[in-house]
This record gives sequence, C-alpha cells and structure tokens, in this order.
Amino acid sequence: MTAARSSRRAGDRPRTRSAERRPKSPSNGRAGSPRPDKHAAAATPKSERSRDLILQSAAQLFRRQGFSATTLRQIAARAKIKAGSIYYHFDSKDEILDEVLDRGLRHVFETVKTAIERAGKVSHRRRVGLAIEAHLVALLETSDFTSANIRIYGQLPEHLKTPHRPLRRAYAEYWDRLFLNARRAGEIRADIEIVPLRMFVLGALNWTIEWFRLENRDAVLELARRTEMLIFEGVRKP
Amino acid sequence: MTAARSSRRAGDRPRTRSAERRPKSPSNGRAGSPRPDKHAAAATPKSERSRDLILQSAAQLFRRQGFSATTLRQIAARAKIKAGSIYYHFDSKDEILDEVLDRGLRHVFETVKTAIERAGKVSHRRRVGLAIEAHLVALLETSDFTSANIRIYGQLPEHLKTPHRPLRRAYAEYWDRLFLNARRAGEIRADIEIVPLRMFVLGALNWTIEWFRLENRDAVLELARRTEMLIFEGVRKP
Amino acid sequence: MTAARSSRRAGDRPRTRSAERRPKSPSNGRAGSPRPDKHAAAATPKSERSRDLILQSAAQLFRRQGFSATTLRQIAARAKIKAGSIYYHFDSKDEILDEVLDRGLRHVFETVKTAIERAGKVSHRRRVGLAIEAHLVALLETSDFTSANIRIYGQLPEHLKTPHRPLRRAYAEYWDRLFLNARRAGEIRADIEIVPLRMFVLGALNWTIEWFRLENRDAVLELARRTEMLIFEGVRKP
Amino acid sequence: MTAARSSRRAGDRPRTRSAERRPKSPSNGRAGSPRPDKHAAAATPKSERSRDLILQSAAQLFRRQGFSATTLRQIAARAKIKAGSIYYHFDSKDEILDEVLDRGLRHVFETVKTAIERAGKVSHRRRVGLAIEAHLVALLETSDFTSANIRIYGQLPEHLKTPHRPLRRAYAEYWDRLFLNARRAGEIRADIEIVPLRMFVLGALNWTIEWFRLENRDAVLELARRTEMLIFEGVRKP
DNA sequence: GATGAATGAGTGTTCATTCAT
DNA sequence: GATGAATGAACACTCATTCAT
Repeated sequence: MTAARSSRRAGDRPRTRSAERRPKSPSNGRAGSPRPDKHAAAATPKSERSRDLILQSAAQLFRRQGFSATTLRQIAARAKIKAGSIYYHFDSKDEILDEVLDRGLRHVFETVKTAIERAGKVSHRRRVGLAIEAHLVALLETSDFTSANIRIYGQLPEHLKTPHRPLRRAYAEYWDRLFLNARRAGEIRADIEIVPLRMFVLGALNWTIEWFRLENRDAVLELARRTEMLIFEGVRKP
Repeated sequence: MTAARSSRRAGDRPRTRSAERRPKSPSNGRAGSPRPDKHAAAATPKSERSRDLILQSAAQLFRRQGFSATTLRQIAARAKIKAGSIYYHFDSKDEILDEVLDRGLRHVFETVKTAIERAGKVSHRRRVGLAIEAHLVALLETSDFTSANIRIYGQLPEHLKTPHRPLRRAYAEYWDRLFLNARRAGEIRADIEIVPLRMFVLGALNWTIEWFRLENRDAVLELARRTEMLIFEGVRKP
Repeated sequence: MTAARSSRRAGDRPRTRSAERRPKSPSNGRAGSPRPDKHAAAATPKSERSRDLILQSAAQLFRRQGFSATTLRQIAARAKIKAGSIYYHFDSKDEILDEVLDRGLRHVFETVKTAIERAGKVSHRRRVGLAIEAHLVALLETSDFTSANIRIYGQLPEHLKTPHRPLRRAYAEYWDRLFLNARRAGEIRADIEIVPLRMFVLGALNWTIEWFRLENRDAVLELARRTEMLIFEGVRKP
Repeated sequence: MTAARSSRRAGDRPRTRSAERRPKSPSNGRAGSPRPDKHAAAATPKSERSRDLILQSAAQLFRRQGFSATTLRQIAARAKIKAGSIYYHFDSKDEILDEVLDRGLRHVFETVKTAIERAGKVSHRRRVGLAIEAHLVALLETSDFTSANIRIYGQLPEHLKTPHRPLRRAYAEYWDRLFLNARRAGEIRADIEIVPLRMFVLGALNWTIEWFRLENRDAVLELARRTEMLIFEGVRKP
C-alpha cells in the first residue's frame, strides 16, 4: 500500500455533526498491522470490537444482497446489537459502506503485494501467478470486505464511488506493471496490450464470486493454478 | 430457444389478484414470431408499446443501479407515465424483474445460437469465437435486458432467482457442448476441464459490463477478437 | 402585497427530487383572491383541499407547540390522513413551515393594508388605529398562519428564516411609514423615534398571542381600542 | 420572593428512581443565601459548579432554539461534559427545564423587587419606571434564565407549565399592585384598567427579546427610559 | 389505459435515557 | 462525578401498492 495511498479515512469527508460522539476510527491504514497496543492486555477495546463486528456484518450482507437491499436493522441483528447503536460508531450507512469498500480494496492490494514481495527473485510468470493466487484468496477466502467491494462497486451511485477511485486506480496500475514487466522480459507476447489484458484477467478472477463456493482448503489454490494456466497457455492444442 | 425452453412466464407463479384485469402478457415465448393479431392493422397495440417501454426503462435502471435501488417511480418517469399506471401492465415490481431477466437471457441465448447456426460448417474454434462475439454483442450492444440480467442476478434473493434457473442451466450447457465438441475434435487441449473453462470464459466476458463503454461501431467486435485470441493462444511467448 | 413582493414560492428553492410527484402549488400569491376557476363548479380540486387542510393543521400545531415539537403524524392526524400522504403534497416538513410562515405574514400584511386603503381620507391617528385593529384581528381572530408565524419565527434556525426576511422587512417598513407620516403631520410628537416606536407597538400587539383568549365577537375590537388609547394617550393623568 | 413561594423543587413531583444517588438540589429557594457548607472552604463543590454549568448552557440553548429543538447532547457539549453525565445531576430533561424556568422567573422577580425596595420613598411613576428598567435588565442583560423562561414558556405542554403557575401569578400581581397604587395615587388615569395595562406593558417589554441585541453598556437603560416615556406620555402631541 | 391521491409498512436516523465501569 | 456504549421509542421520509375516477 505504501505508495498507493498511505491513509485516508481520518475525517477526510465533511462531518456535519456529532463529532463529539463516536470514538476515533481505529482504522489506522494498515489492514494487517499487529496489535497497536503496547501491552497485549486490554487487547481490543470494546468499542473497536463492536465497530469491527458491524463492519464485518455489513460486508457479508452487502456482498450477498447488495448495498441498497441491505438494511441497517439487518446489519445490527447480525452484529447482535440494536439498529440505533450503529450510530454510536458510524455517522451513516454511507460511512459504513465507505469503510467496507476501503478495507476490501486495501486487503486485496496488501495481500497481492505481500505475496509478490515475499517471493523475492522469481520469474515474471511466477509473479503473475502469485498475484492471481493472492487476489483469489483475498476474494474468496479471507475477506468479506474484498468480495463485497468487488461485487457491489459497479452499481453504486457516483458520489459513493468517487472517494475510492484513487486506490482502485493504484491497484490497476500495480497489475499493469506486473504485466508490463513480464512483457518486457519476453515472458508475455509482445503483441498483447496491457490494459485489455488486465481487464480480461481481473474479469475472470472477479467473476468467480458469482459462482465459486469454498469447499475445501485447497480449492482456491487449485482454481488459481488452473486460471494461471489458462491465461498463459490458452486452450489451444499446440 | 426451441429446445431450451419453449415458454414460461404465463402464470407459473401464484397470481394473487387481478388476473382478470390486465391484458395477457404478450411475451409468448417466441421472440421473433409474427403479429399475433388477427388483423395485421393497428400494428403494435398501445398497450404493448407501453409495456415494452416500461420493461426497457426498468432494464436500463436495473442494470445501472441494481434492482432494489431502482424505484417504480424512476421506471415510470423514464417511460413517461405515472407510477400507478405500471400496475395496469404488471402485478408487481417483481414481475417486471422477472420479465426483464427472462428477456435478457433469452436474448443472449438466441443471439449466440443464431450466430452459430448461421455459420454452418466451420471449425470449432470458429464456433467458439462466434459465440464469444455474439455474447459480447448481446451484452454490450444490443440488449439492456441481457446486461441487466448478468449484472444483477447474483445479488437477487433466492425466490427471485428460482424461476430462471432452468434457462440459465440450458445456456451454460450450450456453452459446455461448444467446448466439449472442440475438445473432442482436438481443437482444445485434452487436459482442460469443461466447467471451469466455461466459468473462466463467461467470467471474462461478463465482467466487461463493469468497464466496457461502447464508443464506436466495431469496438465490440475488436474486443471479441482479442478475447478469443487470449483464450485460445494464451499470453505466453511461444 | 403589491409592492412588497409579488410572488415567491413557485419553485424558488432547489427541488432535489420528485418534481414529477406532487401537484403544482396552488398558492398563487394572492391570499384573499377569489376563485381562480373560471366556472365556480368543480370548486376546489381535491388535491388543493387536502393541501390546505394540512397547512391549516400544521399552523395550529406550530402555533401551540412550536415547530420542532410538532410531529408530521400530529399534523396528519389533524388533517385526517396518514403521515406518509403529506409527502404527496409537500417535499418536507420544512416546506410546510415555509408556506405556513409565508401565508401568515401575507395575511396580516394584506389585512392591514386593505383596512387602511379602504378607509380613504382619515387622520393619521385613525390610520394607525386601523392598523392596530387589523393586525390584532389577523393575529387573534382570522389566521392561525399569522399567529403561528409571529410565535415561532424567533426560535427558528437561520436557514429557515432567511427566505422570509424580505417580506418581514417590507411589513416593518409599512408600519414605519405609517408612523412617519403621523409624525410629519404633527399627530405624533416630534421627539419620538420611529423604529423603537414600531418595536414597542408591534411588541405589545404580538405579545397578545401569549395571553389573549378569544371569547366574544367584539373582544378583539375592544382590545384594539384600548391598545390604541394607551399608545396615543399614555397612562399619565394629564 | 419571600411571600411568593419560599421553596419548591425539592422532590415535589414523583421521583421514580435514583432519589438516593444524586446530590440534593442546591437551589434552596434563597438565591442570595450564604454558603450552606459547614466549613466555608472548598467554596463551590465541583458538583454544584457542574450543575450550574449545565443549567446555564441549557438556558442559553432553550432561549435560542426552544425547548424541544434543544438536545441534551448540545447542552452537554456546551457544558464540556458528555451527555450521560447530565444524569448525575438531573433526572430528566424536563427537570432541567423546570429549574431553568424557576431560576428565570425568580431572577426577574428578585431584580424588580430589589430595585423598588432600594429606591425607598419615590413617586409611583418612578417605581413603575424602576420596575421597567429592572425587568429589562434581567431579561436582556443579566439572565439567560429569564429570557429563556419568557421566550419558551408559552409553547410548553401543559404539564410542564403547571408547576410554575403560582410564581407567575405572584409576579403578575406584583406588577398589578404597582399600577394599582399609582392609579390610587392619581399618577395614572382612573379610566385605565389594571390587567390589560399590565399585559400591554409586559408585552412590550417581553417582546424585546425578539429584536433587542445588547451592544453597549447603557443600551438597556436607554431602552427602559424610552419605554417608560411611551407608556406614561403616549405618542400624541399634546 | 392512465392518473391522482392515498396508504402502510418499512427505512435511515435521532435522542432521551440507562448503566456498568 | 463522569464516561463509553448501548437501547428503544419515535421521527421524517420513502416506496410499492391500491383504487376511484
């Protein structure tokens, strides 16, 4: 995430009222960061746990039913609180959406980058393969935020999409660089254009939310392997 | 459509009220059928034109905003009538959705089949290529119904999806047969499994709704050509 | 009203949505205007009668309890409709307030001006006396709109007051001219300043809402007579 | 206040709960009473200071926006505490209102009486003049409680007004006696009825809250002088 | 065939109030 | 003494739906 956008969220949209209420947003920009507390005791304060529960519940429902079909009362029920209580933690339904989207995209981005950085010196094909795998894992296995984001973003009204454009673009560019480097290195054919390729690949990956049902531990890895193969080798019998 | 499913829609779900009032649904299962009117005069009766306008409006809005974010008043406004008038033609918002979904899927299916049937004796790769092109044309160029269907289906509650399962399955099987035949004929590698392949391909095609903006006449054909190439050849430098 | 402000209301504030809904506001700027219909038949259309009933109900409740203590459900109950139905006629509670305030001020203004214009050539004291009487009649006898306006205006948030400033100023200036002319004519002492005088007089008049309870036909006229006397003669024994 | 009502407030309405918790209300009926603390040290205990701050904040907001438009959170914010903390000092929003109203009326009453008692042997006109001045000073200069009371009392629901009736009546009677004595002494014309006169005068005074903005030290005194003149002399050129 | 007017259930949101800490 | 977190009732407002005209 480093370059992409180091932090948003902290009061960057106009807050009309009730700044007095609500605790600080604990989202400190690093999704996978370790305990921010010095001493692991007192762990997560109650407030933060509630907040997270609400977001988690919202993400699941948004993903399943979409944003507008999801009721605050549904979110509350799933978080085992009452609808009104949500407003102790968030100013509006839109704000919940906002954070769900943000966490979702940060999560895939982080996951993909980490996977590639950890890999060290490997072939470009391997790098793309790792990205495919990481993207699918984030989408299908580890994060309701990511799958909610991918699934509902397109149908959102403009004003809800706007704040997320920069990070989306950054993620797209990250993939583009991946492909570009592979092409430069001769691991991808020279006649292939990067942007359509990225659209094609991410499309195939993202659409898995519509049909893939996680069954066993390795299902996603198997899917990733298969997908990478299709992308690189194509289906034609040589 | 012939084989797929010759007709549905006509009162296959319980109709609580007013079955007498409203005119029969003119969707008689055969899209291209000739005038059902006894005397060919009066072309399309006013009623049917209104009905179509409503459906068209609904499809556009569903596609853009999703089902639950779309209000009957928006649909009515776009069809230049008042919200109450919709109920002369439909029993409920769900019924509109139902027909939008149905027309949408029928349209791609029809388009794809027609394209392939017209082609006559060609290679299997060519057949798949034609299917890709036809699917993309239906999705991106000719039908708001198709794009609405593809885009919103996944987030619909179960009871709204149920009636559309058979036709969806039929369409999927149509593609499977296409790929199967190609594999049998040795135009697709033997180690490739059909179902994941179909998911991969249709995923890549369907996701185009999320980003493709129609600009010029041939844009879709160009996209189709590129996609076919990626699918068959892969990206690897040979 | 002629000079003061000939018309407002007709879509002069941004209407975010639902312009499609709701019938045109029938307030055509002239409060006491005769039937606007050509033929008295069909009299007031249903819509306009409902609208008026809502406004009337709102005015009474605003006057008694203030704006923010008055519920849309209370207004609806008094108008014998359901709360949701209000939105067929108005876009928001604020819009109702807006029209209540407007009608209220227009009504006193109209009443006072008419009384004076009708009087023709009379002494300035008589003119002031007629204005006092007319103001009190409007306030205490003929219009819940006027009493609501006078009573709640001061506690309203700024943005709800703003649109009514011009007409309020015009009314104040009308009184000022009345006093000014009387002073010029030597019917009021030369050392008396107009603005504080107007404040004093209108204050004494407006405060009557707080205690005056209409009992018999002539109570208001009697009150007016007494008030005029106090203002002109003072209480000192000569 | 002596005769009027020596004390109320202390548990004269049913107290459902927590009568034990909270500290006794320090309002012991005598505004200017000496420290009730045994040992004069510790001056005002923290509790009492918070209580006063809350009341002061409430008074200002009630006056500006009315009772029902004012939220406990606004009051708390202004008193620099959190909303929940208010309940350590008060049982309900109504109880705050109750004490604001009480302090407000006591304050004018006290102020007016003190002014007149201090004056000693003076003319009745002078006494009325002093009352006018004192009333205006309390209203416009020294007490948000008084202005809040005057401004919001009329719109309150019956059950909130009831407990304040006796003191209000006592204050009205105090003014009546002032005027009555003046009339007996021949300083006010014999044909003037006391009650309407009091209404007229207090109306003119009270309405000043609606427009008077304190600018310089003597503005209120100047206003008082002018008002007295208008009341006694009237506007007519002799 | 279509509309104007209304309804009732539900939505996001607010707010006085509670209470464990 | 005060707060953080929550609650439940109510609020303004929306929307699919109804139905007389």
